[in-house]
Amino acid sequence: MANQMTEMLKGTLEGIVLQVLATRPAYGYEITARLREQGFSDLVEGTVYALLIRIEQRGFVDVQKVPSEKGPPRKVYSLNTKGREQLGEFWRAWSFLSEKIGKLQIEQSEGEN
Amino acid sequence: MANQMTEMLKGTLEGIVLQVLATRPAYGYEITARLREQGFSDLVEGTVYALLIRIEQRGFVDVQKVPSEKGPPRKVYSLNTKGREQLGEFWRAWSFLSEKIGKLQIEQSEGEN
DNA sequence: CCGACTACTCTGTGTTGCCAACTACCAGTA
DNA sequence: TACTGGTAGTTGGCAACACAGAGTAGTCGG
Repeated sequence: MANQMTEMLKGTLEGIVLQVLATRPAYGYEITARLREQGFSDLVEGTVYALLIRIEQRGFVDVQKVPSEKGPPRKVYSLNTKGREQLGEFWRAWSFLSEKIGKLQIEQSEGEN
Repeated sequence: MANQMTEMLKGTLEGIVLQVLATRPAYGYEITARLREQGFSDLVEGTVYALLIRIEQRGFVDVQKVPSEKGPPRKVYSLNTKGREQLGEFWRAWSFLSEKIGKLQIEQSEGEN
């Protein structure tokens, strides 16, 4: 189950984070914590940080360093135009895939080609 | 888009193939061709064959060599008990993920936390 | 014989998430 | 002072997976 999710997150986690950032800007520690609460309990901090660096290098987000009351400065990421385009492509791909898999699930219970 | 799908298929392609085999036994060339027709047009043959070998080694399928009228013998895979369990876990993981992502998609258009 | 289709194999590559250890900053407490 | 714990980010190594592309085999029609 855990391993199953690990593989499934490949390719979707990026979209999830982009969508989170589309709602409002956020920083790594915050994103990890929120996703953990919302059910992705095994999600690893390092994974999110690495992903954020990746989407920054690809130019999907703008970054701003903001001092924190507690601890080192936060790197606050906000989605830019290019990021919104990427997010759009994520939703297109996701829609396609989830539609296909949804159909498979139905065929299953009906037993036909 | 193509690259987007490539990453998304990691972890889900196995489930898709398992579900295909749950309907009825099939061999690699056939599975690839069917999925290609059904929209996964960029799906690579080698990928499916490698996946089939993998799930065979994990004991999710039974294999039977069947002579073909045209070409070399077919390796016909059929889902066994262990495979059906694995398929169940796939559906559980998929349901979880697609529910979470579905909620994200809704929040998007509503604009709230 | 040769090209085309069927059917499977194999080696290498890039992307990705996980693991684990580390740095750094601050607050509270003994 | 020294220690603990929470906040915040970085880094290097690893395993799994899909893809690219080449190769092997078998059959058939021209």
